[in-house]
Amino acid sequence: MPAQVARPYRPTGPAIYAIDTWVPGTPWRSARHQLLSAGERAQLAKIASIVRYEKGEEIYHQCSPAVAAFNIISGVATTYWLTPRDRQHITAFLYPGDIFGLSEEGKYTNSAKAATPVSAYKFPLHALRRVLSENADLDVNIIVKLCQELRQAQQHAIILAKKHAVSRLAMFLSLHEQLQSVAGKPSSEIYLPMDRSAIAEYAGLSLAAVSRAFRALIGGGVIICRDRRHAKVIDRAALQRAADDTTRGIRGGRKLRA
Amino acid sequence: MPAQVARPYRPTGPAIYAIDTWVPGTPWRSARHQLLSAGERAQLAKIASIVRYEKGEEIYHQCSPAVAAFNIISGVATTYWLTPRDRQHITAFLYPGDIFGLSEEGKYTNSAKAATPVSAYKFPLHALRRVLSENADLDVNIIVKLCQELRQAQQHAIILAKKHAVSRLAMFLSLHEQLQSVAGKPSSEIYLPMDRSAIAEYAGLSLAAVSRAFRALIGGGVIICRDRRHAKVIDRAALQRAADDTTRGIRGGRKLRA
DNA sequence: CGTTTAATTGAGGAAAGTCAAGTGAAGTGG
DNA sequence: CCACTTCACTTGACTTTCCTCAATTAAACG
Repeated sequence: MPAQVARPYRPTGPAIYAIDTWVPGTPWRSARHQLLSAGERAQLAKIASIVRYEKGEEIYHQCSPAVAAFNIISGVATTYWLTPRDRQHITAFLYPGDIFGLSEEGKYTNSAKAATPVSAYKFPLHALRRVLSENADLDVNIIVKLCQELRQAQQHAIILAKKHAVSRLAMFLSLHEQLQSVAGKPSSEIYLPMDRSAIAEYAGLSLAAVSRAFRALIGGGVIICRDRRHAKVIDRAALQRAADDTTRGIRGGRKLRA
Repeated sequence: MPAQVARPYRPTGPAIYAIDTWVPGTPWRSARHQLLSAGERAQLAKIASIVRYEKGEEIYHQCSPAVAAFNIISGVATTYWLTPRDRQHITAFLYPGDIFGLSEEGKYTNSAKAATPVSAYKFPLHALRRVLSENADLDVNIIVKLCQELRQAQQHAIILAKKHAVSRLAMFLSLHEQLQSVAGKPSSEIYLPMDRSAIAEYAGLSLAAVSRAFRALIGGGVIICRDRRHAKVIDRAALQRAADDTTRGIRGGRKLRA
């Protein structure tokens, strides 16, 4: 039985989970909501079909004509870029409740594949466009969701801007812990559905660097790993400090001009 | 007279420029459109005020209560993250027609400041929310725009994932050339309204590394710089090759397994 | 024309990449 | 149920690159 990210439930229709754009909440304690009403979900369900992909299977390929957008029911998908050297760089991890496959000028601007077995709603773009232009509430919610994905993309960029492998990994782990807690699975462990090489691609590191960064965090008593897919934060303050970069503390006691 | 990104025109109302999500076009030759109709612009203008910021002025600060979103009329703004060490990391450059200030749970998730003198429409969030929920066409267009900003954020992440400074700069230049051509200013030169330190922060490099990367591209006959704000591509193929990373060509002739 | 700010350049050291070998776990077939 | 294959990950040695610090030079501004 393969690891399952979402509990197997009978989907009642497309679901978009996001943190509300407007209403104040408490950071790190904020709740993700289902943005769509029952009526909206039914309306979207009418134009959608349910599709399944096995682990590693390509969902769509960059530059090919965009025919559909997707909304994940269960599993984890990744979007990525193929470089001219056929190396791939992951730009996002998509979880249940996320949407992807939005494009530009009718062509996909990235590729997507299943990181675990994935089931998803598939929306033909022409139908989606029609529904959106007919229903105001619906697309307000989609805006909220896009804002969230935008913020996530920016967070990804911030991870990539960190100069030290340990910092990137620490922030990656924090991000995923937060994602999980916000998704309503407040486990004391961080579940990592992706393998090390996916983390490496996401964090812009080599596989070896990711491995060494894990070792550094484990050796420093910051986290422990029950197995390769489960990490637990022991010293949250230290994790935070590690994520804050700061060139291994050297800058901490440096001289400031004047 | 300071360098002006947008020609000084009498704004006829908020403007959102984006490449269409749905209609096929030719990459690199695609046109940015004004997404809002005259009526929509008028409707938005009613809830907006025009504000001005001088170069370097902060527009909003991260974690402060989000009271308004912005739509740039002229100039360039940047959004950035303040690290715990008070270093800032730029997450995006915003140009005329771009929108920013979207938030999460009523708080800004990044800071924004003017990179050049900026004039912008300012939308109180409560009014914006009301208008959005009343007007279907309007928010379909905003969705289109958010998709574009999302793609840009992902492109930013791809730049940051490049391992070599020259690759990051090459891709940065390509991106900006493309942005300019798409914005309807098909100059043979790339105009860089930001200074070197802003490029450094955007690309996750030190100021010195950016300088050296420029030198490498100039010395290699790939670009020439009329002045610090104007770069011209001489050898586009070489620029593309530089952007493709590939560890300075070493990987090009490497042995593949089997 | 001097002052302030932005950008370049140089030297040294730290960190991650690459290559390659080795270990561990998971899955397969006998 | 266990040997064997395969894949995922770890670890080590060496090289490259970029960061940091610091000194100069060039440009912008009053």
